[in-house]
Amino acid sequence: MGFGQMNITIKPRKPYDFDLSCRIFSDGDPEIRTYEKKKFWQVVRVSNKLIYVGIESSGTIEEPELSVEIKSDGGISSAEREHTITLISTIFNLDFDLTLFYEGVKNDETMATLTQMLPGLKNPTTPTVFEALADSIIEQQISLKAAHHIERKIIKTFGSAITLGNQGYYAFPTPDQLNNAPMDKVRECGVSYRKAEYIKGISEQIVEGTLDLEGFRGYENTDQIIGELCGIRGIGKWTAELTAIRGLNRLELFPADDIGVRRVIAHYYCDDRKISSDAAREIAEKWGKWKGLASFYLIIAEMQDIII
DNA sequence: TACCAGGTAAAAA
DNA sequence: TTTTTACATGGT
Repeated sequence: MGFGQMNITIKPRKPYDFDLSCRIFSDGDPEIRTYEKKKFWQVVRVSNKLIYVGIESSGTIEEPELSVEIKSDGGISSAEREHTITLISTIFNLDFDLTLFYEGVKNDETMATLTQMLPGLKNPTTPTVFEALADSIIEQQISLKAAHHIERKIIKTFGSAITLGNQGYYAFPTPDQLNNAPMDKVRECGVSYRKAEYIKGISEQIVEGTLDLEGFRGYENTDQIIGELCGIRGIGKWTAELTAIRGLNRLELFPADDIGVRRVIAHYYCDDRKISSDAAREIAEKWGKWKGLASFYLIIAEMQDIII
């Protein structure tokens, strides 16, 4: 088996702006995930193999097309190629029909304006529910910058790497890798003892087969997912909601307890005056079943310094 | 230097 | 039952 490389074209559902949607990845670590010079790079795990993917737009918002380069240290089978395309579609939410969202929030003038200023913006999701859950636990309470620092250490300490051209690229650790990780090594990455217990406990349950996070994909009832997640030690309402939004694309959820979401709502709806969770919920009512995606639009709008 | 930052479980009252 | 506390790191 030699070095494998091939190029693929993917047609996302329109409208879609790949570069705008990558904005959220723009401060990444090149050894993990990066978006630089209009090209996105990340390792994906396909069965037990690591594949490094480079993606750039080769279309327009109304006729979106992605040019994908995939590389591996062995040959790449057609099944692996198809699996990679599926993962890319998941990560970038390529099949999602944004017009449903635009239609659903058109009665809110502020949100309608934002959707017109950010056409083609789609929210990303994690390739696995486990990754969304582990990240959300790490992000409890501390600042995002502090959390991202810790997440990078966890990935580089326990995740597998693929080596291409003298450079290593890391995949997010599997439940098995974190289950086997010594507690003191996890602690050295900067997570609290408590959080390390949560993450290792969840990893152990997945390895033993008593917890099936991927199985949540088949649940029609999102409240049931939240309920079951909250039954796990270390997962409260905030973590369950963030996990379901980021890992399962449950865009109707509204994380009103999230201080970042409250901040951006205050920015665009309340003249920057701090608001309570209940006040945030009241404003979010206008977004119908798209509260989570609307919140994402506010976050990106603020990152882009968009003023309404 | 404190204090806050995209919380949660466990202890104390 | 309700309130208080410990926890980890990075930025200001």
